[in-house]
Amino acid sequence: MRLEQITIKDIARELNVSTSTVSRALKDYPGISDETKRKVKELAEKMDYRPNAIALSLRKSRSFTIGVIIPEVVHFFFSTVISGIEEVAFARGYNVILTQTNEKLVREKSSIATMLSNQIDGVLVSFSKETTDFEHFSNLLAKGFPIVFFDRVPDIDNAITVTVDDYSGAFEATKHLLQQGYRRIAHLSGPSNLKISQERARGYTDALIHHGFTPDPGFIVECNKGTDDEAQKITAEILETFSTKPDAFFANNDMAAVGAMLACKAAGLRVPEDVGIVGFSNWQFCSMIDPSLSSVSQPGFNLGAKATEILLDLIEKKIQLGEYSNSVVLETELLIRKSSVR
Amino acid sequence: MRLEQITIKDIARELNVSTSTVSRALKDYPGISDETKRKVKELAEKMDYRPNAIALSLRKSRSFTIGVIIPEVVHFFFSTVISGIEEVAFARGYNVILTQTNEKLVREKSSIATMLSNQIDGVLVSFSKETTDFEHFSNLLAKGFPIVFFDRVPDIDNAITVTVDDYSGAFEATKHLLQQGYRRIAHLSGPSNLKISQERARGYTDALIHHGFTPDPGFIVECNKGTDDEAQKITAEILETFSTKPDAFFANNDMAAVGAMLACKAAGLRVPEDVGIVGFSNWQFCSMIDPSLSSVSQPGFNLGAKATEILLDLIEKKIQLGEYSNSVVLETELLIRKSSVR
DNA sequence: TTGTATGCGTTATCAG
DNA sequence: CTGATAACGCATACAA
Repeated sequence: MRLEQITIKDIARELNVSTSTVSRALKDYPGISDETKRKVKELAEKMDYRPNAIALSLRKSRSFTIGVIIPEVVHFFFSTVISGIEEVAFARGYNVILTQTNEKLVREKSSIATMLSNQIDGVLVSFSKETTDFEHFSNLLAKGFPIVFFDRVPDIDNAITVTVDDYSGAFEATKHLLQQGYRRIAHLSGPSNLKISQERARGYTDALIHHGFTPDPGFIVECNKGTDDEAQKITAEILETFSTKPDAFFANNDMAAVGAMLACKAAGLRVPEDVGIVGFSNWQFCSMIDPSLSSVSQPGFNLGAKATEILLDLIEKKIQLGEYSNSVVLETELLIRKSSVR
Repeated sequence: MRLEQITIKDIARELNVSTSTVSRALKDYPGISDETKRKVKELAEKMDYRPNAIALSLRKSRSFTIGVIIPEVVHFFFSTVISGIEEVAFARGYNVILTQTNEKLVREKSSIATMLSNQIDGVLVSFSKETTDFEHFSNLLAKGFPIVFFDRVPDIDNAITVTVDDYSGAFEATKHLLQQGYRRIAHLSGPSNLKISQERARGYTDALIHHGFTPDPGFIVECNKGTDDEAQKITAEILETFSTKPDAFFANNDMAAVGAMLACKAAGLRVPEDVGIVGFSNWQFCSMIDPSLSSVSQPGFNLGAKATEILLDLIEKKIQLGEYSNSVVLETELLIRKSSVR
């Protein structure tokens, strides 16, 4: 701030009272004459006084700021989550400091360090793909620092997590493909160290078993990057090399699903007649492509909002660690479009 | 922070030296014995000392935090901009406080107020659609507070702005449609109070004139919300009611372009054979829809990065207001895909 | 009803 | 080479 901010000192001097009087008057403390209150408030208004939040933070050891650590901003799902976070934080008077890790563990670590140095009151975290040990967070947790994990969460005790129901989303998607008569369903999975990937794969596998089919481990193919290009290449390879060709693809995310769709088309296969495809996330473009893409929709905004509410409740001690159900799971919904109906 | 943070006091007590010595030792100030330096640093490391950024801010009247005010996070273009901002800010040791206005002027005003109260060192702003007067910012500018406007910028003197070349992007898009033989090109424009909308409309009009055609004002139709639904409705109406039917649509944004495409298809028109379509922004889905959508690509990441660099240079007085070219304009690029080639 | 003094964590200034 | 002190802006315990 090179802005010459007005302080309570300025007001005090002007009015020939002490700074404590000004401070109390502004906050409607009892034991200040109405006359003084009026004068102080009037002048404060007139001088456009704004309390210095930094000084307040130092005094109260509270910054009214929460940190958000996210793998990538440019990602439809995460941007909806951020939107939900920002909405709730703003409504409850908190600032949001944002950093993206670009999927790098080092950045995750340095981000949390800077944020702590900035005295954030709590933090919302979604892991990078590189993160496999959680020491940098479990240390904080052990000290009672408020952390809420969302979407990509660690598998440690006592961690409060907010996720979507990946398992049932995947289960429903696979079940839907089976019901449409697809029999050789391949799964384009995500990085296997992420719990969401594991859960989605598990939902896929269980749906097969539940309907009397024997899952073939070879039909789960990992797409690490999750881009359409990658999935396109991998799908093309599958279609070429597998002795038993898949007749459907359930992808871990929509980009991968699009990649699979493009590869199928390129191989002369018709979607949905020859090959069924279902994605995950319900990105905006699902309804815009041809054929429109069936997808499991995740409530990103609600997820962000819910995670923030829990975090703020924790910070304000409205709830205690452990009092809350440790893991909140939000419903997913399968949106059936053309790519999987025949 | 309910974290019991280690302070220089703790280190000083432990080592039986004064806090000033610790402070100086940690910063490698001259005039401290190597022995003391070593001991202090060692202990600091061991105790996991982290400087309190809040106290520093208060002391230095600098927070090393910049604010970002943006209409909407859930918007591909803006999310790329945020990514660019975050990247540069992080690299130069700044925090990013983010708020979205949801296109509301009141939130824009209250956001800037909170941020100032939090002693941000500067702010990056893209206006809400409701913003028509700029007093809440020009006041600050007049006081020399560092502000850089991006994408949606005000039309006031002395404001530093970073934008993309909307005019030439629109010009090229329209020219391309003309070259492809489309003759009755309609323009689905954005809110007319936004400069970007005006510039794109101007580029469209000028391209027509430049190629010897007379622009028909009735062929510029405002799509305020910029959603595909809205554009779909409006396009359907145009196709029904206009006596001279357009044979091409140049849309202010990609969502609107998709809406137009859907409406055309619904009306039994073939794209690109009967109707050509070009969008603006080059969202991810452009290459995924059928036919793939030609679009003017905007360098969102670079825009965010550039704006942040200028802002930080301004804050750090590496440049003076006025020394920099007041308006930086980044190149756009027309990406020709199938929707506009026949 | 109001004022004085103190401290939040840090660093700059001045002394020693 | 090191220490004591004041100050950043504010809130509050204690005095008056």
